[in-house]
Amino acid sequence: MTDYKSTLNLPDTQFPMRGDLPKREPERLKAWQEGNVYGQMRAARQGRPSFVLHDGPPYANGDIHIGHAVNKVLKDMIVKSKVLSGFDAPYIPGWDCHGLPIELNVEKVKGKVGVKLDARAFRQACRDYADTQVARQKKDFQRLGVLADWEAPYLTKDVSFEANQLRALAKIVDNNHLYLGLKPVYWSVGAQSALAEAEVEYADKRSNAIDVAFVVVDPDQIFSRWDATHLPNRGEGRCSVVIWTTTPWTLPANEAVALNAELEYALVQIERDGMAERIVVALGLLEAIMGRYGIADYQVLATGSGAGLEGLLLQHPFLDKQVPVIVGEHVTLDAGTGAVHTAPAHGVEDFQVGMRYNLPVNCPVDGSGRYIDGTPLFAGDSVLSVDAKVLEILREKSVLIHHQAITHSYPHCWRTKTPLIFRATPQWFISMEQAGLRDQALAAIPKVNWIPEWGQGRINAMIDGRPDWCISRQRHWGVPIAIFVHKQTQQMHPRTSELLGLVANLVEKDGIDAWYELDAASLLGHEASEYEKVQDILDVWFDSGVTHSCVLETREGVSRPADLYLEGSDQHRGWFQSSLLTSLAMDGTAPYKSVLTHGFTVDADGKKMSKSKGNVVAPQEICDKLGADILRLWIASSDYRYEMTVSSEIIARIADSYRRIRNTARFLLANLKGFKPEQALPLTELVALDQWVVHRAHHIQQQVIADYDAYQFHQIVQAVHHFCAVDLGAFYLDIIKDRQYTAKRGSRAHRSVQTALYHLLQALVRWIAPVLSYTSDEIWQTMRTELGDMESPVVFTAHWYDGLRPLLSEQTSFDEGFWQSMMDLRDQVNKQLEVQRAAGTIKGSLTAEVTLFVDESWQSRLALLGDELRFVLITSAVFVKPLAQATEDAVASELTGVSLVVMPTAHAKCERCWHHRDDVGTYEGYEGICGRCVDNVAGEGEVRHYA
RNA sequence: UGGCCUGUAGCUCAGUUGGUUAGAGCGCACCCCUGAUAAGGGUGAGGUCGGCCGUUCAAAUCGGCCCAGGCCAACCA
Repeated sequence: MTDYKSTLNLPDTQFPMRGDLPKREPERLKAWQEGNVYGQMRAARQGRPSFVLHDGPPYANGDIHIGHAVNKVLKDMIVKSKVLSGFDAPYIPGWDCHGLPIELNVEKVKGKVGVKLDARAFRQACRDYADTQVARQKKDFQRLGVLADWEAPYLTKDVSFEANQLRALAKIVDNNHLYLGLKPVYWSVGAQSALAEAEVEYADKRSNAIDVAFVVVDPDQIFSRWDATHLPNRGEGRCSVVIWTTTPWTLPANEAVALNAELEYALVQIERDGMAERIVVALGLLEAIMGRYGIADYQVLATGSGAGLEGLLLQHPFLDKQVPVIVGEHVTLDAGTGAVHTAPAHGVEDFQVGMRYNLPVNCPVDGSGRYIDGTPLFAGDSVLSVDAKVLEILREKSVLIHHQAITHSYPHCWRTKTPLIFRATPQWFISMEQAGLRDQALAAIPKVNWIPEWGQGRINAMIDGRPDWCISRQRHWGVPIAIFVHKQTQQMHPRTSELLGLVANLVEKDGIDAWYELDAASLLGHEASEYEKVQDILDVWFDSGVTHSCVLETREGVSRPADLYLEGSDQHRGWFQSSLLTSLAMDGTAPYKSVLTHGFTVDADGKKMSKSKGNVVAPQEICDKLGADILRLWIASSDYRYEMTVSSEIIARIADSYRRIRNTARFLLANLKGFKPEQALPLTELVALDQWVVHRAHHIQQQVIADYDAYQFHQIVQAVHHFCAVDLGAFYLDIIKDRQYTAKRGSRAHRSVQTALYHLLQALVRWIAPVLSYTSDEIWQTMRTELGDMESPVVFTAHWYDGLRPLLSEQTSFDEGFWQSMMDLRDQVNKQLEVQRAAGTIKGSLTAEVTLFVDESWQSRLALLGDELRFVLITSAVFVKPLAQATEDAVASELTGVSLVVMPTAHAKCERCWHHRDDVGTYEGYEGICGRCVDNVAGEGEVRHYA
């Protein structure tokens, strides 16, 4: 028996079937870094229109988690696709390096400022710590296959950044947005600093809820004010208004008791500890209150509105002063007594209502949470542990009506986890109104392209309702608010903007320490003694907020406004907003043209990931176990605009589809063995089926490019995978295997299919490049080795493949509809093949012959293929007969006008092409093979026109 | 508690302005192939479109309520 295998064109390639990604990706990454692929990408598009995606800086603390990976990979996919589309797309990564989390980590190791080291040494330690964090995160980001300017990222701790930040602040001062105000702010006793709202988190806290009597100085006034002097019974005993509070420590700062003007209040006669007593509480809460106090016998003496009592004087429960009753809409019947203890220094609403009544804002608590010297009774005590003492004093004074411990959700410091207090302190604010910033922002929002669209409504609502931005922090690791304030008037120096510029120049040389070490006289001269240097630093949200200026306006290749900001949806409150506000405050323009958001990752049950739940998926682990391309493919295949679900099943499915795409590429490569691009046939001369697949690929490519432009990566993955699995695997490649393997090497029939495969591969390798970057480059390098020169040394500097054309038109016989009908026909034939296979009459489809009984419409269509129809159906023979001649065993198909019979072949198997043909054995010297194989082995090679 | 968003087969996604028996791929089951072989092909079973109530001749598509989940915010003086 002759061995014909050597006469076949069997697949062969160095490209391995298995990716072995965890091992091979790091090697490839190394090559990219050594070859400076990012630099090549920039160089290849020099002078081309740019696309600026501005990277939001992750905080330089802790290892990256899956959310970081999602964010950076999405950006990377966009940048790579833009380069393929011909744009110069710089990608300058950044890190947020100042701020409390780093300080706290440094404190843990080095101790607090002033204890073991001074502020300067502390800041240096922070700098060093940030460097280590940046290095760790950078390594992980690079491992993901993200190509960016990793050698020159922007760091908010760079002295040039710090200097530019001060210049940005100067512009904001110039535009009159900054003011120094006294306000109750969230104050962390643990961190000894004011906190931004973003730094606050809620947690359950056990508190002492107490009801305290504020004795009415002149009880008769209640009756007169309520127009109730006619009542015969005015009751007996002490008369008081009872408040309810869960923060006993704020009582020393009490300045008033607030009632709701509209609510009905009652003066109630009760007996407590055997003593007759009268109390004023909200009528609507009376039953609940009496229940709480355990008082069954009580009598309402009089009722009246809260408004009626406005101005009534009350005795402070333990301080030697009298406070007024005031009214405010914030008082409700939700809880308590309907009478609210008001300490303007310790609550926002208290502060606001206090302003209306010109109440003093005396804050008796210092930054460490202790009552300041001179505070009666409590000087030196800590507010966090003073409750017991307050209660004891209230009991002594007999004004503690009730006490119980409650557990409620309470604001805590996000870092130190200590309960927060509100504390009125001098703070720096960017005003939303003073120079019209809010209106400016609301006007700018509709001009930005928000993706998805609901982002617009969201940020609009947030801007609309937000308070002034408190940008000062009483910490050490950050950019100083380098402003001189007049010691007496507390006014900013008239030349503040100019002075900021001078300080910026110093900071640019020596870093932020320059401010603290600055001799005021060197800038202010003789005025120096009248001014003091502000010691506060800027909120880190300000740092990252001004990257549009400090990065986009200073780095080569980028410009402001950016084409795109891309972050998680939480950044509507964070970076999107801080960037917008600072940008508008500086020069009245928005920092971005488009804002794209992605959702958060959740587990299989749609629950958020958290360490405590143990449902976190680490990107490092996926890279190490399966490879970065698997992680990237998961990111690309999720509709990231909403929640992104990760689970082991999802990752397993992703790995499956990865293999499908990889093996498709491998099969294409393997069948191009011996092919040189210059041997490609003109597209119009290809076998009809090959024209179809090129046409189809062209169509897919249009869709792929459109989806990249719309950042719809999951549609790309679906389309490419579908193309590989359905168009190619289940149809085209299955059919052309016969011709590819058995046609005479180098014949037109063979070159035609290789030409098509070549174009497919060229297109496919580019389609997947932004997503499966490692694999795409692996394919690309194999192509360079096995096929010769490529457009560029790396796929990332190439353009979308331009070798595809739409070849099928309505004018040709072989239009899209024709091939669709062939697929439909194949489905029907396959069903019958399956029936026969199950019955045991046939095995593979080449052991079968099929007879089609068709109507005239089908007959004319099938006639176009002639004898090549059998290759489309992958059977050894096909007989087409008129429907009228259908035999009894013919089975009606689901297609109108088609019945068919599948039968086992009676002929011998050609040992070369494996078709069963009646002419096998009829050729002398070639006894084992069929006629066309004889032609392919010894003759000119068979001719194929259609399949 | 409020604002915004999400909820279609085990998984990832399609489902145009409401209109015939809701689609695809993957996975799964069974079969075939052994010249893509830790690959490839075929057939098949899977969904009361989160739930309920409405509008309509007709709803996965419109409205209301509810449930689950996500992001953000607020609250509990």
